[in-house]
Amino acid sequence: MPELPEVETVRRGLEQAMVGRRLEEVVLRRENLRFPFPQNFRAHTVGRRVDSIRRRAKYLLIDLDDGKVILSHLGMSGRYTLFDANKVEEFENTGCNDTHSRFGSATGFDGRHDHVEFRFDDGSVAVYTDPRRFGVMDLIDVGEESIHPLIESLGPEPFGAWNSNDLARKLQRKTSSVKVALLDQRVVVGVGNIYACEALHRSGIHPSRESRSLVRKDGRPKKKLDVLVDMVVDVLNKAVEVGGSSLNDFADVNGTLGYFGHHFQVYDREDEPCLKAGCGGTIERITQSGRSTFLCPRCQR
DNA sequence: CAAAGTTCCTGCGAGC
DNA sequence: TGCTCGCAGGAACTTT
Repeated sequence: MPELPEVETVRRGLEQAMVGRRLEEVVLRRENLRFPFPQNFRAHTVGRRVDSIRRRAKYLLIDLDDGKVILSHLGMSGRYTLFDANKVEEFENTGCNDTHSRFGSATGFDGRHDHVEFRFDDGSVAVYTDPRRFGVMDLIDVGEESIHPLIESLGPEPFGAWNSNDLARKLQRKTSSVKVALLDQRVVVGVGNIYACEALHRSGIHPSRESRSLVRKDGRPKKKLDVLVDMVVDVLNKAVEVGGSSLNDFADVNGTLGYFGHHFQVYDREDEPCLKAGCGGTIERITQSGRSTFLCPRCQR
C-alpha cells in the first residue's frame, strides 16, 4: 500500500487535521513497532503544537513547536485514521484497555492494532494502526533528518530535480535488473513494488533487463531510460491525483478508499490480457529478489 | 500461499 | 592465492 503516492495522500490528510493543533495526550499502547519507541517520546510530544507536516521518501515528518520532529513510516500495513471531536464522542463508551483502543470498530481488528493515539486540544484524535508493525515511529531533532540512519542514504525525490542523467549515472555499472534498481531507495525514493511494475510496463522495458543496458557507453541515458524517468514521475503523479492506490484495505486518513487500483495495467493481473493498444500479449508474473513482478513479455523488452 | 517495506546476512563470481 | 566489491537471494520483523 504505502508507496510515495499513498504516503503523500496521508501527509495531506494529516496536515489538514493536525497543523495548528496542540497535542493534549499521546497514548502508546505497546513499547515498539519495528523498533522501540524512544524513551522521551511522550515527554517531547505532549503539550506541543504541530507546526507543519513534511514527507521525505516514504517517511512522514511531523514538525513540533519545540524543534522536535516525529518520524513516521507506515511499513506495509500502517494507517492513520482521524476522528473529529464529534466522532470521538461517539466512541466514548466503547471498549478500551491497555492494548485495545476504543476506535476498533472504525480502525478494524477490534482496536488490537491501534498502537498510537494522538489526542488534540480540539477534541480530535489521530489513531495509528499497524497490524504487521513494520512501521517506524521515532523522534528526532529538526535538522537531524540528513544524519538519521534511516534517511541519510536516501536517493533523490522523483518530484524534485531528478532526471535521466542522474539515473544513468547510478545505473551505468549496475548489473542488477532495472526493476530491483527502481526499488532501491538509494537510486530514487518513493517507488515500491506496484509503481515499479507499472512504470516499466509504460516504458516498454522488461523488468529483468540489466540496469546498465539502459545507459550508453558515454554515460548518457538511452532513450528508453528517458522514457522510464518520465513514466515513473507520471505514474506517481497520477496516483497522487487520485489519492493513492489500494489493494484491499488501503484507506486514506479519512477512511476513503484510494482509486489507483482501477488504473493498474499490469500489477496483480497475471494471465490477463495486456492493455497496451494493439499488443495482444498476456501478463506474466515472475519473482525478483523475492518480490512478485508483473509484466507483458510481448511489449516489454 | 501472498502481501504494499526495509535491513541484514550469506554465498558467489568478477576483478585486481 | 587472497582480498574486496557488488549482487542475488533469503531471512527477519508480523498478521490477516
